[in-house]
Amino acid sequence: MITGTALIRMYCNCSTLENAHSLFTTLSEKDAMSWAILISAYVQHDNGHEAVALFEHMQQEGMMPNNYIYNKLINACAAVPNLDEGQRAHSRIVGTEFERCIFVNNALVDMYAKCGSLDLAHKIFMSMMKKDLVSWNAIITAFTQYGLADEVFKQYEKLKADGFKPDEYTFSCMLSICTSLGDINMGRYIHGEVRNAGLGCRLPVVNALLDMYSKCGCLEEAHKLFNSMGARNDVSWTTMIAGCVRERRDAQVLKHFSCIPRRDVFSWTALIQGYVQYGHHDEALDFFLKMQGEGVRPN
RNA sequence: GACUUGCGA
Repeated sequence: MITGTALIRMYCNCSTLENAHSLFTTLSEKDAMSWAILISAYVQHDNGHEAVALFEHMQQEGMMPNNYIYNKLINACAAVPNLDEGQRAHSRIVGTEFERCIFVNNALVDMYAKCGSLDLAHKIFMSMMKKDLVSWNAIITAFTQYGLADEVFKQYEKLKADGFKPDEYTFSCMLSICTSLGDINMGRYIHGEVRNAGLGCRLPVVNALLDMYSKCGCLEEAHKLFNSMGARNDVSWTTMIAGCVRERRDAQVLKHFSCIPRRDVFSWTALIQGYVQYGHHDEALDFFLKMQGEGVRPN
């Protein structure tokens, strides 16, 4: 038997959101999960506004939200980002059984940080009786977003003192803060921690290492690491291209660009940026057109 | 069976 939720899921994956949405409106019984899947799809497509609107529509139809749906709503507010909407979402949860839900609170920490209120994010984090690794990662990410390196390192130590093991999310964040500080020594220290944790092969971590080395003036080390990678993704390639552009290594820029298996808008933009930086506006324009010729839409 | 945190221009 094919259920409504399975159909919605399939349409979200294989068709357009519009088709999924119109199929959704024809479902005779819409359960919480089908609402959650559709709201989630809008968030993934960077349409937080529509996701919030769907939530309102859901309430009008008398559907009671559960913690999954609240998380999706909070997520949508973070994606917009819209602090008012986020606070409204938060106040809807206060007084419900979900107020103490760790997943919901983790989402709130993230949402407040992304909506510009580090203060509220921190308040939520502090108020949590029980924290998991995601809670710690969310607050570390928040401090990273605001460039508060001292706090980032402080929370990193506290997380470990609390008995948690930093994971690949933690390490990507730690590396980001080293990158923005330009602190190669701290970066190397974190790299050591990554190795000790056995996470030296996780793509987001290696990519963050590539970025850290190349932006801290160690492009050669970034290259060595890049060459040793067993698997690479779009981020790995673009990180290297951007690094070579910054160091004006024209030949390497082009070599890397020609090797990318699949070029996305970020890799194209890194290349075009290189030409703009060198003052070669005609080539920049050529590549801009070529990009569209290959079906990549400018953003 | 659906939910929260991380990497590139």
